[in-house]
Amino acid sequence: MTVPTKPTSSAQADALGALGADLHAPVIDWFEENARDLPWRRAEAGSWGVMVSEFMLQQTPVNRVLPVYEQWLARWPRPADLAAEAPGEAVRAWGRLGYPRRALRLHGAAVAITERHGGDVPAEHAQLLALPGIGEYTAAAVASFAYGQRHAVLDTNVRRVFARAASGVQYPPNATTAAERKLARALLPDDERTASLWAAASMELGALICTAKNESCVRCPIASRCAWRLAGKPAHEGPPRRGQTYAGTDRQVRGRLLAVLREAVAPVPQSVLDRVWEEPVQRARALDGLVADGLAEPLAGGLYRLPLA
DNA sequence: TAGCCGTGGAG
DNA sequence: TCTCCAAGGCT
Repeated sequence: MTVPTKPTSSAQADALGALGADLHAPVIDWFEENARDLPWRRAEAGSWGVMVSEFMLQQTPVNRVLPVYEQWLARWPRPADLAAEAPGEAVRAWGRLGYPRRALRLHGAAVAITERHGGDVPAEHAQLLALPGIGEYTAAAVASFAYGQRHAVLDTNVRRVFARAASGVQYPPNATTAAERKLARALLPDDERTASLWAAASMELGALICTAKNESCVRCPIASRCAWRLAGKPAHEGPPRRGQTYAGTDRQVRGRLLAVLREAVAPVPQSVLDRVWEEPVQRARALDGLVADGLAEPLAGGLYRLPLA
């Protein structure tokens, strides 16, 4: 007598399991034929290379990450190498990738790895999650891509693929829902090897084929099973997905201020920073924000620089 | 949890 | 020109 291993007897869960089984092979086969040759996918990248790439790829396109990634790994081939530097050097090397707090967090993660993990990127999901700048997605991605573990890796690409293929809608919800996590787990292959391939493959499918706009169903390996396509590709319903305005925001001002600090070799006088933005209240708020975030360091005499510690 | 946090390319 | 979007995390 075999005892059921599934915690639920839900027919829906069984149906999803069956759907997953139908999708795995075509998506993984497609991936092995069409995957981009990205440096962090090569064996030589190692777990540190994978982790660095994941930080840089948070909200930043692959093409822009590539050159910075190469320089970063050449300069800091191990976590301890980065940990030995001032955090401001990480911010400087980050260049114009955007969201420079990621650079600070990556530096902080390198310090923590050096202090708590003997200089090796931890393999356990919980330990990864405890590092600064690593959330649910990145922890799963590093554990899966660097260590071949079985995790539901839910990024914006995968969420879109699942929304379409399984749920039959054009776009996933704004924020990741419990239902999405459940779906991702239900679709996850049982064995580690296949699961980690599936994670990378489903993500690549979303990045290259099942894109947000101008999706290419004719090249999609699971078009014949896609619920959204079979339903006639109905347009997104509900509230418009909020767009981010940028011009005139504090973010723009912060960006300008930090650009000056990044390019300066010596501490910068307040008067120089003042030139980047006309409106004084917003300008001051932005600068204060950078200091509060640890991205800028105020010195005596109204001077500012990237953080030394 | 909704809002904040950069930047630049594509259509 | 303008809108949308790109391997999220944090509070």
